Amino acid sequence: MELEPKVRGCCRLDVRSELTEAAARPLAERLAALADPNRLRLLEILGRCAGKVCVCELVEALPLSQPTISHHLRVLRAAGLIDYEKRGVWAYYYVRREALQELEAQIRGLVAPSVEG
Amino acid sequence: MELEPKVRGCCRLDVRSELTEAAARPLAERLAALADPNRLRLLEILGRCAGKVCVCELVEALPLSQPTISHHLRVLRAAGLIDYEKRGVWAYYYVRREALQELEAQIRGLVAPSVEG
DNA sequence: GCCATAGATTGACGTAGTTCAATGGCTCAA
DNA sequence: TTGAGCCATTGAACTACGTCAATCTATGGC
Repeated sequence: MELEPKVRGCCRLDVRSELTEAAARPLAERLAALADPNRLRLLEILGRCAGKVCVCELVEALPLSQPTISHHLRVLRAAGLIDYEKRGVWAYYYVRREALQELEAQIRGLVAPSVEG
Repeated sequence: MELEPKVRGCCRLDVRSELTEAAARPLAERLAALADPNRLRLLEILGRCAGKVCVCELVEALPLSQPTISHHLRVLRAAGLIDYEKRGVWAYYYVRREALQELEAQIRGLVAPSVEG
């Protein structure tokens, strides 16, 4: 009784998501960290500079207040996409490239075909 | 007078974002379309099924109302990540894999190192 | 033509995100 | 120890987003 196949005019599949809510949420959070124009620009600056960049550079590079820059850096860091190192009064941020690569891989894996439909 | 080099204790760089606001915005919008757990789950279902999937399947697969599913499909479609085909009263959605691949490439290109720092 | 059904749209509500001004903590120099 | 500078945090205002109930549109069967 439980296993009766669905009979419908529109489709023969009976699809279920293999991506659970619990698995989708952290991926969505990392993508949300990326999904802001100003955070993309910050990341682009950090990514293009091979070394570590002082916050004052970032504040000058974008038309945003210092607290706002600080907020965006915090979001990126919470997502694991960047990290920083404190030297005296200065903070130097850098991209965690392996995190970006992992994110790419997850996007790729998300839509890897596996079922006929 | 305009070209005097910056003298600062913290850094010797004078960084500018090569990613303009105008270029960052559409990329951020596509990422924002991806940055929702339920949209990721929809995309995962569409991606895993090689063919095209009827909306009724999607409504059954996730614990969301039909209007909400329809809204999310609209967002994904506006971002160019999926498309659909109408057959009679039914609508069949599918992933635009080339759009996902382009998005991956843009993330990769974003943080390609090019400047000493 | 009429009705049932699939899916899209609208409107409303609650939550989350972006931004800045003001302020706080910390470190170094004098 | 006092002051100045760098960066983080807080609080408030505004906007954007996710969700559902209700409604609308369009298609196909009778």
